[in-house]
Amino acid sequence: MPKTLSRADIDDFRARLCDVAEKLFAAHGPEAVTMRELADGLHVSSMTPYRYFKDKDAILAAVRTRAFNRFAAAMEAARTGTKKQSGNAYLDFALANPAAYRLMFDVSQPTFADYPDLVKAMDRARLTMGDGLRELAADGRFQGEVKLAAYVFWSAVHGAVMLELAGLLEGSNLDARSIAQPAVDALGKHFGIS
Amino acid sequence: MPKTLSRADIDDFRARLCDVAEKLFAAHGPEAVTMRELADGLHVSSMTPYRYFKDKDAILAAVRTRAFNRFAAAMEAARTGTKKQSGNAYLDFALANPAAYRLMFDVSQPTFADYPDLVKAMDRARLTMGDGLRELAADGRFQGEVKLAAYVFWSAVHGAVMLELAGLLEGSNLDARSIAQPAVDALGKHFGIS
DNA sequence: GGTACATAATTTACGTTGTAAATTTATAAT
DNA sequence: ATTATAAATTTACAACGTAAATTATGTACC
Repeated sequence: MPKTLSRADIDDFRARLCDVAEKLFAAHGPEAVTMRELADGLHVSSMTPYRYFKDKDAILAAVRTRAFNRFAAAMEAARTGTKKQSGNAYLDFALANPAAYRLMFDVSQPTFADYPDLVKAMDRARLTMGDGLRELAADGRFQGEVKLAAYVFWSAVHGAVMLELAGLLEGSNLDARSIAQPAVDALGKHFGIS
Repeated sequence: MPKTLSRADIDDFRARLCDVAEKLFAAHGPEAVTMRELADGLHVSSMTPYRYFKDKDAILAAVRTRAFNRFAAAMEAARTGTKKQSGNAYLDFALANPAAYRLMFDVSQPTFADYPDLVKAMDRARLTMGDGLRELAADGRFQGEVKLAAYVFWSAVHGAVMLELAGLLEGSNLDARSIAQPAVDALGKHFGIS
């Protein structure tokens, strides 16, 4: 008897909400963005988003989930396409989407345990990051603990990106790429990658 | 004619306020801490802190400044004392004071330009970080661009710490130290440090 | 010592936030 | 057309940062 939202209606609204939320979060940071602003951006009243998401945190989690999935997809594409190294794809994505990277890796949201989709997206990205090394190991072009090496590469590149995003490279004439490059080179040599 | 706060009064109150602010910020994150809580912690009324700091942001800046200065002091002490490498002192401080590290390096406060003391403390820490390498260069035990190498080391260690603080190492059986160690080794070799 | 008065501290007040609760609107089945 | 109920809006509220108004406090002069 009543009007009922179809799954498509719900998914569509959620997607549109995430679109505007992501733009606003990227522009001003999630803390600075208001539920009322989000609602205005969709031309609905202030409380309507609450029918589609439990609260503001759930919206942030959804936006982060989408970012992780795009990130993972970009790295997967880079591996199946040309033989570009994972490190390059990682840096390319991070530097082309700094706001998304911030949303994904900012230290101040430890609540992701409450959001299984977010955990899945993170795991997908993490797995993808290791794939390049796993393939090298399978080809015999790398010996050693794949997992440790993967985390070492990750942390070196992540550190460079985070320094740049935090503005800590300003006035140094350096950027994330010029720092990550020698790090990746050195680590490649150290781990005996051929 | 009126009661007037001495410089010592002011400095003392500010220091006590920073003490309780740092504890609360560390425990729950700066966003979650209320001006009223800070005031309660000092047994003064809600508006009293405003006589000593412009606003909440200024309090956060002061707390971060103190953290940077403690961090720099720890690294300076490590260099003048035993011959412990800077990398170790850095990691030791970061892992012993994770909350302080978060406050210092969290990506979501780019406003530090408004706080000259904070900038000075950051520069002090940054300079200290390079000192080890500069000394090696002076002794002829390292050739190359000191600045670039210093940032590469920094970013490798920083990346490992940030991954751990963000909870991204959970379930990996790894921690920041076990990741930073091989990175620093590899970079030391790569840069020809003897 | 009492009085005046500038400063410090507190109290009050306001606009904004996230969101709970109450209310209104809209639509599908009868 | 009526009605049941999902969806949307409106209203309401507690908590926040902080501006403005108010009160308390301590020093310098008589």
